[in-house]
Amino acid sequence: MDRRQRKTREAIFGAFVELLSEKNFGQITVGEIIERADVGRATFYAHFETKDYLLKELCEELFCHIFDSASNQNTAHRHIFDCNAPDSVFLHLFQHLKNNDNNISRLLSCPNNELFLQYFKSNLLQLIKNQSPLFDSEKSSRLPESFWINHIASTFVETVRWWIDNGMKESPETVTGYFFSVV
Amino acid sequence: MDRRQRKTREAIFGAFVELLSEKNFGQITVGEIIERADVGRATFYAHFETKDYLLKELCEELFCHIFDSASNQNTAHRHIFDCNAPDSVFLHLFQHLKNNDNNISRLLSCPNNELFLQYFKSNLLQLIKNQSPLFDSEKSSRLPESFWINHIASTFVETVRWWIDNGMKESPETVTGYFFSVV
DNA sequence: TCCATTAGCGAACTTAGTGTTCGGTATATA
DNA sequence: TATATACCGAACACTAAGTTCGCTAATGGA
Repeated sequence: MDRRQRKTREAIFGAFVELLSEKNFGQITVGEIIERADVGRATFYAHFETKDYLLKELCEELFCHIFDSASNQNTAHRHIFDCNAPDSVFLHLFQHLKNNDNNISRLLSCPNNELFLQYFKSNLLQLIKNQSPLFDSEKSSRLPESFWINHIASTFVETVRWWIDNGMKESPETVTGYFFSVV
Repeated sequence: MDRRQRKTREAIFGAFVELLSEKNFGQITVGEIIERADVGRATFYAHFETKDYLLKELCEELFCHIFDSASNQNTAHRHIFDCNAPDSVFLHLFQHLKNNDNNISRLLSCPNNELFLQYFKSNLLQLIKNQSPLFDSEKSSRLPESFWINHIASTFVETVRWWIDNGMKESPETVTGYFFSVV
């Protein structure tokens, strides 16, 4: 990748993340992004089709390593529902949010975050789907699989939302415990 | 209320609901609404501050009777968690959605529905909050009340979303059963 | 029935944001 | 060094939101 391209891309991501620490995704305009990033309007659109794609690509950069490493755990036969596992994906995600690198939590907490939530949730759905054969409980056997999977992913996302909205006072370990008590 | 005002208001609601049966809330413009309703632009803004307020007022008209009657049930000491009660609020809500008067389900299913979901969820939160003293289980005693309440409301909303997205094949009774199995 | 009030009309207008185009300049890579 | 291309910047078309105002007509009370 051309060094100029890389620099521009990083400048845009940087400006975007900075703006996310100040306001909601929906309130941020392309004009603001390019002003902070100090790039031309045409340049922005050369890199990202729309503002929504920018968000999507940012998400991927921030979270793909977690989801990827989680997928790899599959092969090790240690699954994501093991709440005591120190490398539980869910715990890992809560910790990552707590660190709040790049103001990730802003993305989830405020209204108008559907796009990000969708990205997050669809990744979770995929992950859980792959794991579901490993998981059978009295509950899951009584319910349609798609309902059950959707329920777990939704509950995770809503737990995160609750946690952030309440100031993230609890430790990642505690909130992971809450999560596992209700699913 | 002036007859002219009433007519205009109804024309706007009608056009809005009609448009909701064709596309998402976010895709509908004020221009389209006033064209269908056959009212002037200024008239629209005389009635509704913004498109968001229009949605809010529509929601209130569609659902306030359910939430109001649910609140009244409190005094009768029969509470919303009684899944066998034929007048369970949750069952009532599922039935109302199934009837789909005024294309309500469109409001919940598609993306870009945060506003409506928020309205819906905040009403549920209020309702559950009032009921929560009546409800104590092994689960709820272990968890912070706000987490627990939020979990129930979220799960309901997400169950509705799942149901609609999957074509509402199940009966309201069945889906109420699913809901009660996971909370 | 009359009349003051007020809802609605419609058309023009401001503001704001999105996304595109294009010729010129600077920088990277081979 | 030469060619390709990323970037600039400024203008442009377009869409939608929300406002303004003078005029008309319906309404509801006396």
